[in-house]
Amino acid sequence: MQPERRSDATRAAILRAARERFAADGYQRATIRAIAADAAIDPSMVMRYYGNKAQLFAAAVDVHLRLPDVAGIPRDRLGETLVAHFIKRWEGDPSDDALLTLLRSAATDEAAASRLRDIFASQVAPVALAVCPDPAEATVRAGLVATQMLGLAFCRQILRLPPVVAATPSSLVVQVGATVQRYLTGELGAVLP
Amino acid sequence: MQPERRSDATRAAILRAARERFAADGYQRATIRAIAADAAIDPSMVMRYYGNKAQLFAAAVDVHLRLPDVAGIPRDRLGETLVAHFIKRWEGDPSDDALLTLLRSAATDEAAASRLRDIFASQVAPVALAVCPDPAEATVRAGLVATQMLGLAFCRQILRLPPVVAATPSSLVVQVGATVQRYLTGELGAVLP
DNA sequence: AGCCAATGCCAACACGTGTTGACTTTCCTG
DNA sequence: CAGGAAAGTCAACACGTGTTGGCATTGGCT
Repeated sequence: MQPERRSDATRAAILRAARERFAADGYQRATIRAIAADAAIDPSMVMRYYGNKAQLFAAAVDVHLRLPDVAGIPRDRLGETLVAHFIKRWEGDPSDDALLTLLRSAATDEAAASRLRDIFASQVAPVALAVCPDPAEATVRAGLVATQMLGLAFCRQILRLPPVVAATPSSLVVQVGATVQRYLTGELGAVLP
Repeated sequence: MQPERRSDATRAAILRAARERFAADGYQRATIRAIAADAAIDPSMVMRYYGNKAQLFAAAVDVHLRLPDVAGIPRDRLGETLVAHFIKRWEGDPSDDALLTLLRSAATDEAAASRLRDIFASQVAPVALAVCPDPAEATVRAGLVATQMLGLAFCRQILRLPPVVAATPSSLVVQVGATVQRYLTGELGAVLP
């Protein structure tokens, strides 16, 4: 379909460097010049191919969570499965830190925060809806899950809190998985007071 | 003790404005000029009284959690009590958003992250240690608590995720409190694999 | 080969930043 | 009242930022 431009290699190099810089420094601190230096090209190339810094950021965080299909998971193993999936996701390929990029930048950049909320609404909320018949209650459950999952990511990957960093993936899957499981399918007490 | 300098009012105004700006924008985006404008003084006053931006930030986040005394709380109410305390803490006086300031800035500023880790080690870990005899296990428990509490703060105050913002304090106390309770005193599965 | 668009590099602009130094005003003290 | 330190104001510096336009170079086409 696309005419295979000769500059595709450069475009990819810019995007790769941008993902790493944005993930490491967040939106503000990552500079066009630093990204261009990492990609070994001129800063003006970034502008030519991506317009401006905001559009480059948008391209760098264009990501989907690739959550596993809820239907294929035993109902009482949802928590562990989701935690295991996320840990593997952000511990794996370092060129794919889009989620960490968003988390880091969302603290100070409204556009990143908005994007993160979108991802939540379009990809986490449906999971809760699939296991909970009442939509209002499902939304509450999804919010609680986000609370725990983002907190885990923040403490382990960004704040690098020693005990959370030292914990093995398998122990986190058990301990945090139990919480997520309760938020999804357990008793919540009064849901709407 | 202190000689009651004549400039104390200005110093206080700077500190108040700095706390609000840092809390709203984080370390990078908050500018000396904006802080000075809020305090209705000249930017150079900030430098005279606080040296530089980093030292002003340090002064603005010099905070302690004022956690309630663990001894006075029934063991099976620790989770709810802690969650209730934190919610009241950061939902209350807006001039005292030091915790939010740290949380927001820690995502991109290593000094803020370090300070937040210190607060954790010196004020949250001891709580876990008071309810758990084994120090290694207590550290793990404290890390899990941080995971949930910071995740709640992040989703509610910074990301402003709609369902978490909409939730009432009392429902959060019940739902998240149960998680914190389990992290502190409940069964964790294998703790050190 | 010779054109010409695509690609890349260079220098510069306009702006906002933290920070500094010199000057003026205020107010306490002798 | 006179002196002087403290408090406050003003203008500027040095630097890094995103962004722009002009110029050289490349490479595929007829």
